[in-house]
Amino acid sequence: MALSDNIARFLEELMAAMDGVAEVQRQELASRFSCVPSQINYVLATRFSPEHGFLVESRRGGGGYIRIRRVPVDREGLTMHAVNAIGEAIDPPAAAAFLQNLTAAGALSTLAAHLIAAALSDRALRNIPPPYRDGARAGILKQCLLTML
Amino acid sequence: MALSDNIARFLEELMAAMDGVAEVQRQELASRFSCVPSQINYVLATRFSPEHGFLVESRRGGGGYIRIRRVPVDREGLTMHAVNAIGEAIDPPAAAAFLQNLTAAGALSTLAAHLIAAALSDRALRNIPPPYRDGARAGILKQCLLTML
DNA sequence: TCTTAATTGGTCAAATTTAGTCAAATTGAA
DNA sequence: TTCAATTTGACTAAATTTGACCAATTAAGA
Repeated sequence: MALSDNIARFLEELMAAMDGVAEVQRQELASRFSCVPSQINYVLATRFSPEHGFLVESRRGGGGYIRIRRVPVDREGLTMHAVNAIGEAIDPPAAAAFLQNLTAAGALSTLAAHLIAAALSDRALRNIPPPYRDGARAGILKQCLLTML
Repeated sequence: MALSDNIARFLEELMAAMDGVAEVQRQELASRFSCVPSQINYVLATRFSPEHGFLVESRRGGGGYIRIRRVPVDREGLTMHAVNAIGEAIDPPAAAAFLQNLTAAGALSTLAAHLIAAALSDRALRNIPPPYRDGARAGILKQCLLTML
């Protein structure tokens, strides 16, 4: 297991123990793991980014710190917002965009996204006349998203 | 017996001993068998492919690894059987039966089953004229099942 | 109050460590 | 002999680790 993984795990455990927020000093943490300080930044950038659902704040100077909090994702809000934004019909690229955005925001698992994408594909809808497909896509997409709540 | 066979056997034994998952480092394994690293990739490609019932994950960089998992049942066979049994159209009760059977057999997670059920519902397909719905259901169901492989 | 030193954290790019790909060369069985 | 499977190695890609240099904040003196 790589050093970065150990640091990440340490931070996650600290966060779990500290009720969702971990506060550390970069230098001290680097010392604990016998690495250069910038290693800490690397870990933060690759494993505690906003995409991963974390918020990082920091301060320099005496008494400086790095604070990491797990940001609760409002899956329900994001999903409802998406459902409302989908009209009565939607074309494949737009549908793909919705799925990607929700996935990136952590409101949808990649498995679910893939599955829904499959259900929306032209290949899946080949039995219905093309004029109806975008309408079908909208209905299926909304129903699937609502089901994930 | 060819080198590739020895490597494959080694990995299978490791997997058996390690409760279904073998984790190795490519370079180290290559050294152990005195071969070039890419030989390992060859073995993975020819004997541990998904078709053979294995799942391979890997990571590069410091602390990198190759992890091989034996995937449980032949989801593939069960799923293909189901896909072939679905005709050009399927009504809601029959679709539900397929999903339930596949789920019971362990070929489908309950999450996936729920999601697919949502995509097949009359509510999801409300934008399509009723005469086309059973056809759409068949197409969507097949495509979704194939995606899960 | 200013000025300067000390204390922290941030950035970025190079070096290092792994793994992946692909096609040429080799081998071995039909 | 011939063809498919195997073996190799050169080149590529990705993740991590390290270090030099930069920026912000606070602490201490003048």
